[in-house]
Amino acid sequence: MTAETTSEQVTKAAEGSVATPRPLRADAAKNRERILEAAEATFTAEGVAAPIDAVAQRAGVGVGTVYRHFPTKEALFEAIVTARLDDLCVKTRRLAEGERPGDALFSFLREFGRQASAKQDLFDAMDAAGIDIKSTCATSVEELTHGIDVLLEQAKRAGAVRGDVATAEVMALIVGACHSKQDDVVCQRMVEIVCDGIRTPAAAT
Amino acid sequence: MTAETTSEQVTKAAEGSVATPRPLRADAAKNRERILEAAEATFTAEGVAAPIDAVAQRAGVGVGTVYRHFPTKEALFEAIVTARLDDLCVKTRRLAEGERPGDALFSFLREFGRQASAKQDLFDAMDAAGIDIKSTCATSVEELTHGIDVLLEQAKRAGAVRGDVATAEVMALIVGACHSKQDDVVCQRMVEIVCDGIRTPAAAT
DNA sequence: CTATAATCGGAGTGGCGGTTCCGGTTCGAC
DNA sequence: GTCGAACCGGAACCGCCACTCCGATTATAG
Repeated sequence: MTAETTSEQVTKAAEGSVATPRPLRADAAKNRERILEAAEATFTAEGVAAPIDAVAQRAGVGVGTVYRHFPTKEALFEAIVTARLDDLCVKTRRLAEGERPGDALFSFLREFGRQASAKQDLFDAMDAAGIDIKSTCATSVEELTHGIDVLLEQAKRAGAVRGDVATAEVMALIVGACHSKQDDVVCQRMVEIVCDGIRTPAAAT
Repeated sequence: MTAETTSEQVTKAAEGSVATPRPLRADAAKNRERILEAAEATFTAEGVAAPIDAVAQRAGVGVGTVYRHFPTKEALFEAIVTARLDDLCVKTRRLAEGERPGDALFSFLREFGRQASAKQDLFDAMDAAGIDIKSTCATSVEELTHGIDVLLEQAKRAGAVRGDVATAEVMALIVGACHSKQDDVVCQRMVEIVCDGIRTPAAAT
């Protein structure tokens, strides 16, 4: 606590995080990255039940190293999930501006489906393990929700989507669609079905 | 295979299972039932990570008793899931005969959604825990798949559903829709979206 | 190149939960 | 009512895994 640092040796901090007391030694930074990747791979492949040792081994480091960077298993999850959510969030913003209002939402859903089908394991394994994403990465989830909200609003205004669907429904549907371990093909088709389901029917307001 | 039994002492067996060597003592049978209920309640409430002790306590018996009836935790899951799947399977058959071909599938999906939203926790907690339903309860899953298949075929022939959706897609979609812990209301609306998604559009082949 | 301090690695610790075991209890046949 | 067998309960056992600790290693300043 008290992010009180003898801030004098701070060369180029205050860049990525709120406070970066120390620049982190070169190899340490590399290991951190390595661990993150290994963790994502391991959890995706074996589920969150996978022991930390497995992650460490895959990363080619010792358990101690993992724990120095991420004090707890949950912290490791948070890091991974947050990164992924933020990534998606950026995508919503880009789509919100760069594409036709009626298409942006659908584009996003397809993209989401593509990613989720490959990595969903992590998400639901997490919440099945009692780790609640909503509270662990509250901020990121909120941002993403907001991003999708914007997209949905746009689409509704453009008349591409029915007015009676809610953001929560769309999210749950897409996440769910990609939840079951299916081919990517099946997954894509499910996304299309959802898209058709929320599309404005020929006759409507 | 080879349902070979010294079928002589079989009073009224060959009814529920393949073979019922012993009728099971009265209290034992009652306990078995009690355990089954407690397990379902416990797992639904706390997730599959819940310790067996919790189940035993809820059932008002000792752990030993639980293990005598179900030699392993997985066996307990199997018993519960199989029962539920078979139940749904029966429903498909009833609907396949009793209702208008175009409506049967939709009715089933709604019913499925209703049940799943209340009990889904168990299903996905299971497979997140590495217990694969498909292999654990292979027979039941297959039967249910077949049942839905029939319903889907009917609906297609009746012209109510597009020809390009597969059984696997429908199942995954519905299961997924109910997967996220949402209100029953949201869940029902998602089911409707899926229904709309697979429905034959105004203009089609 | 040397000194210093951060980092690394992995053996060790603690607790949790599935599974087993056995003395005491209860059911059911005679 | 009596006896034997099946059943019950829960203490004890065992392996697994998150997490800690410390001597060895290695990056960086001077």
